[in-house]
Amino acid sequence: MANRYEQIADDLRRLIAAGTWPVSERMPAEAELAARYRVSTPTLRMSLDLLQSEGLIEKRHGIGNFVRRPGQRVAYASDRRLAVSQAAPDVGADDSVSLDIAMVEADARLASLLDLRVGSPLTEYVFISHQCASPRSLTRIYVPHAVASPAVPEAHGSPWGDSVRQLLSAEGVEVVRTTERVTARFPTANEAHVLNISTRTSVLAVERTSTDASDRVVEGALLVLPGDRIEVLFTTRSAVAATEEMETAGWPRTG
Amino acid sequence: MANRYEQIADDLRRLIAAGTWPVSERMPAEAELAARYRVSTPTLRMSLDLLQSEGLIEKRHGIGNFVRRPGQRVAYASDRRLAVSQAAPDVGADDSVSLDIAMVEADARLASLLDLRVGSPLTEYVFISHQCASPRSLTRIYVPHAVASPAVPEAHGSPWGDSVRQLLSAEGVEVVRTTERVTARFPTANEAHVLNISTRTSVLAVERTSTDASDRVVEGALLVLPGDRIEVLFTTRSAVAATEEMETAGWPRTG
DNA sequence: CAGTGGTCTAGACCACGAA
DNA sequence: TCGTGGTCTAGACCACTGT
Repeated sequence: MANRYEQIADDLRRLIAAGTWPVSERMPAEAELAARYRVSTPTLRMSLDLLQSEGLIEKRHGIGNFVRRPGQRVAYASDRRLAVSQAAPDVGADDSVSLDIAMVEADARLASLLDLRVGSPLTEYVFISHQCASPRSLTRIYVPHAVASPAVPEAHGSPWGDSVRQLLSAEGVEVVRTTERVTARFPTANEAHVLNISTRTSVLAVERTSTDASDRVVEGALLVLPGDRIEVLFTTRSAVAATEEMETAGWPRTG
Repeated sequence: MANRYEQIADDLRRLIAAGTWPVSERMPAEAELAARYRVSTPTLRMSLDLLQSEGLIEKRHGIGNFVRRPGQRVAYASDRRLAVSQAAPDVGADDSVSLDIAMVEADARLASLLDLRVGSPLTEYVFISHQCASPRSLTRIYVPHAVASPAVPEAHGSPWGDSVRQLLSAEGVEVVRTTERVTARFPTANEAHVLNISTRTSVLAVERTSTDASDRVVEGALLVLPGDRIEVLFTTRSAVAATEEMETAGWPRTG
């Protein structure tokens, strides 16, 4: 820990943890902090870069640097029963989910995800969940018109697009298998803008596809989940345990 | 794209993609690149920082900057059948897995993970997988002595510690449920050192616990997976489909 | 406008690794 | 020792935001 900028970052972390600057209020200007620590501005900015990439502060050009609300961690779970039980305690009055619907054509990436031709017509559902007016997750769901005609979900309380699956179910589309592919990366410029995070914070990128009995992809989803706000949960039961559970519980057939 | 350093990063990306500098050979010195682009060294270093965080280059203090081998992406899958089928095409002669075994006592974090008291004796298995002599994944597995006495796995071809589960199985410990908790974050200094990555690249952090029929945690695992080299796969079958598959396939009982 | 953060300069000196 | 990347300076000027 010989580096000056890491020492300063440590000190700032301590001050933030101690509540020196109220959440959502301006920290001292960079020039003032630099003077206080007797370093040049580029050095101080290296420290702030560290804090920003850790999600501790939020920088607003022309306004100032702000301590970010710690924000509870929310779970995304493939297993719907888990999602409910785990997410419930975290969902408060400040949480909300917005939904936009659009008609789009499959580009190369979506065509590959959904196993369709480029240009195939799709319905796009974009869910953005918020906590305390601050964006927390981005979920984009694509349903081929060949699978189900565009429709508007009645309620959309889940940030993960459960309501779209309910739509499918209502149209008689039965999901037999769901596959999730999870990677860690940085957000694109657009994703960072929508989620109001820096392009230097890690996000979980989840590609989800749901298929029916004939292995047709009936839903593809792209989720972008800031790593410091969201975790992904998976549970695998051994064959014996799973079978017993299902038999005793009368589990619904689709996730 | 007005920023000079982003323009330069773009140009360097293009040059790297074009194979201008052979993999694992030195790029021109930063001072030379700065002169070539007619910028100061801090500006050029901002460009290199971008490439580094994208995993495109590797910086070695006192030696130089190197283009990183693109590296095939490998899948970690909770479902063992998937892990085999997906990973097989990627596993070449240059892949290897090292294993170290140690006796440790549970710290606060491990005690919480394994649902034990702090100080409980554990066996620690550390798997590091390599591709072309370059580290690719870090898996730390902890087995309480109360569950199984320390033992050395015969083979350890899997980077995810399957051999430890085989050990457990051989001792009559039956895994009934496996839970995985996935987050995106930056590696700790130690993790970055072991994996030979920068502390500014995203990694997937997986916390895995396996429990037996009495809900006792028999294995806890901490996996650190560089986001640009590894992806995590999960598949969920609907109850009906899963039951049918198991009945017809005579699936083994433990993962 | 004034004040903020964002970018950039043209150096300096230090720390590391190899010869 | 030498060449490399790592850190740091003391400014300058630009871009953004609210008044």
